[in-house]
Amino acid sequence: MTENLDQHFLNKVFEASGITKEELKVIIPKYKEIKFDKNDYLLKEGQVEKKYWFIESGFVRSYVIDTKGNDITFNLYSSKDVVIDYPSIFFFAPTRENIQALTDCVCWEISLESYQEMFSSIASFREQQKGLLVGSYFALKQHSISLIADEAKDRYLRLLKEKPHIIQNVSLKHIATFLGITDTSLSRIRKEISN
Amino acid sequence: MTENLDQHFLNKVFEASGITKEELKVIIPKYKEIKFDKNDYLLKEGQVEKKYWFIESGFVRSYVIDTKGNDITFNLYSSKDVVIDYPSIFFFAPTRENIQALTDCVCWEISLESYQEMFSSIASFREQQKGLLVGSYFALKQHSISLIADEAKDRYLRLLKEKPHIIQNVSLKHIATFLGITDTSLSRIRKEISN
DNA sequence: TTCACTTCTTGCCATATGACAAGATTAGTT
DNA sequence: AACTAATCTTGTCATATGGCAAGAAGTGAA
Repeated sequence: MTENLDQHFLNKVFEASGITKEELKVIIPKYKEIKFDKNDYLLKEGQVEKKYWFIESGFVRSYVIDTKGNDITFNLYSSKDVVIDYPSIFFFAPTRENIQALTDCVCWEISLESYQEMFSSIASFREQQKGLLVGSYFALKQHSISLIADEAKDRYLRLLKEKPHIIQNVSLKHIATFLGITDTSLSRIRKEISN
Repeated sequence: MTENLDQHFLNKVFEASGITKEELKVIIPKYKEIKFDKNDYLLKEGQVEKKYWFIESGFVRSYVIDTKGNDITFNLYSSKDVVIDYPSIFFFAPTRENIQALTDCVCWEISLESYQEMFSSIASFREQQKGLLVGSYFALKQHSISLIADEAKDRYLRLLKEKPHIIQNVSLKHIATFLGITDTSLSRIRKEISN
């Protein structure tokens, strides 16, 4: 089997995870490249997620509409991130989120069946996925704590430090709701920082 | 095997879950009763959780100390709740929380080994536990959204409606940090509501 | 280029919440 | 009962953030 050049991205993503080259030969063919156009939905509220994605390039957000009708960005994804709604994919629960491409995207998609098959048969894959889940859970928890304990400026500065590419490529209104503030406030915070 | 009267609580907890009586005869003996005194720690930051608990009676909170030294209550538990730090118990990651009894408590404890054994061998137990995990994940997500979208008064009113026993039994300073505000503000909100 | 549309910034004012400190109330202990 | 400590309330004032609207800047399409 000659290596598909297109799969270079996947090789890079997995190579740091302790998965052997032999295992990669099983894993990587399960993924197929898929492109989303700007504003396409990867998943809509109420659906059950039947696949999930690695983002090779582009930006994606998940959002909810709260009880007052506000659009709140819940997560922002970019290259090398995994887009997965765990309750949906693990427990077949209809998702409560909308997941939408903010830009044109190149993604690598895997079906739920392939995922589950590898999850149960390849220990190193399972460990890698567990790591992603823990990371996701921690991130959610940290974000929640940050909403309580930090002021908006600090949350923005942290995002700026940890994910500058997000700030450069995502509109401020989405970043603002993700940080728990309005775009007006975010604009003022940015002005203050630049001085 | 005659039924232990002490296990009446466990029978009630499991009976609504679709687990058969035969299975209960396997499951319930794995739990042992354990009492915590007020202020005892069930788990301290940095430990790896090796057991988890159902609360029969009493109140428990989990909290973190944030980067500024603030004590922030992350979750509040009461009768019939499960106290479990999923990243810790599933992935052997040291917990980032402290879990402490707020009152004297009667709990039912199960070891990690017994838990895992039943998780893999008893399908209905696994499903029940998955349900608890999904519930916990959703609750965290909803709480996070609420911190962004709702004002403090609404968050308090929701807690009051959904968990009045928590409000009656937990000190306001812990409820306040759980809701993302100070005890001073919470006191004012309560006054406003009572008028 | 021009036009429409979205995004971003800014001004003005309102308000929710925080910080701090002093009392009032309650609970726990001897 | 009496004492101490913890908890809760309240006052005063400061400030972070929101709401709204207008204008500026940027983007995309014909």
